[in-house]
Amino acid sequence: MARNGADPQTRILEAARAEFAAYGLAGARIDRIAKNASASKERLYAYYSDKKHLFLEVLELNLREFTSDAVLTDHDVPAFAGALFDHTVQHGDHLRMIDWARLETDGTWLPALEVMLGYRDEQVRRIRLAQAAGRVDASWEPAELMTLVFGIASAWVHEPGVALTNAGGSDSVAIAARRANVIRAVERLVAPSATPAIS
Amino acid sequence: MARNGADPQTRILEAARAEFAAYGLAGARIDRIAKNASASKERLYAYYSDKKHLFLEVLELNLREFTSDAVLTDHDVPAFAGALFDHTVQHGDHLRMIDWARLETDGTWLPALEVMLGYRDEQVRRIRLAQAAGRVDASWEPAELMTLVFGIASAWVHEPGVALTNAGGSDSVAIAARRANVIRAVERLVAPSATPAIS
DNA sequence: AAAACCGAACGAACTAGTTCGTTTTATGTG
DNA sequence: CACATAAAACGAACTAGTTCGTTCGGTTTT
Repeated sequence: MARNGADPQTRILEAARAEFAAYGLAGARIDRIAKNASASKERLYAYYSDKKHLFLEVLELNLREFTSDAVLTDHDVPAFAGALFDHTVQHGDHLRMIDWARLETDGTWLPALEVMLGYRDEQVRRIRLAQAAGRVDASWEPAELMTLVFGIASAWVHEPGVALTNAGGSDSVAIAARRANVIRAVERLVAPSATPAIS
Repeated sequence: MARNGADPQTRILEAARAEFAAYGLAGARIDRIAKNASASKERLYAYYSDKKHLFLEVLELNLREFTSDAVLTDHDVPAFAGALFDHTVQHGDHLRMIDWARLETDGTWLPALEVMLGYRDEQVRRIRLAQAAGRVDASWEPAELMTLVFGIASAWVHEPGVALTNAGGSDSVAIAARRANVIRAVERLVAPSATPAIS
């Protein structure tokens, strides 16, 4: 976490990213951010008006990366879930940041979430297309299905037993098994039901 | 949040419960807890050695209530998911508390989680029984299925779009629809696959 | 009378944000 | 290339406010 070749401003943002993801808004320390960025506080406050604003900047950056990384394509919702899962594995910081924001915010003062809502709407629209293409059971309400898929993909991040104790291990074998289960679960979710009963 | 008929110790614990669920360990204020409990700080520190210890006391209490409330019975995993969902709706504080603990803890200094692990093992055991009874597809690894079910039941708590913005509303109609979707999703998950292909 | 309790004040440590003098880096000019 | 000048950055000290945890005299309860 030392001085890279980058701008002080970029170094600060990067250090803030790690700090906020690890400790949250209340737990983060401005001095630690500056130190890890090999920058001075004077510079930090020259670029960012406020601890809270810096936090929001980091949040928006994370949301932007998150939403541009996992996208529903080819009407393939299980593959989408797999991409979401991969993101939770490789960018655990992003998920932590979102959780911090959810817990530490009134929800009143959030600017950066239009990113999230736009992303959400777009994926919901694509689910609707996948339904039209017969790849997803039409009886699901798209937005609700989207939430379910997200819940499944991030299940191992939020499940208390696993999350609090690192139970089940985190080696690549265990992770691969989890990924397969995510995909299989979503396949079962979206599979169009067998030709409806005759009735 | 005023003086009930209860002991000061109980009042303090109850106020701490609300405070920690709302603000977390770092964000909680000892003075606010004492005030909302209509107790004095002198009493608070007479009963609880430490802010951190009080936090852990509250966490353990929440975990205990949580784990005794939603239990898998009658080999009925979808109903179990429904009970979990109900718990997330009625006791949102418990989920927040668990999330705070996950985010604000190294995982090294957690005593209260044996409660969680014991609960988890027991539910996993019951899933295994449900599999033996033919009510749950036998190809699922029980612990993994447990995590998936938990992820589905708490999907609306953790999904960024919904959680950060209250999108989709939280009236009883919306909640009932979500509950139905949780149950339907888990039904699809656990449904024993049709008689395997001939091959 | 003894124990439990309150209220208020206090100390010590910590932290966000500011200020300022000095050093480094970039930029333009002859 | 040499040099002057301005902007950018550092470092360290400082302010003002907050917060945990303690102490203690007085009051209520048992």
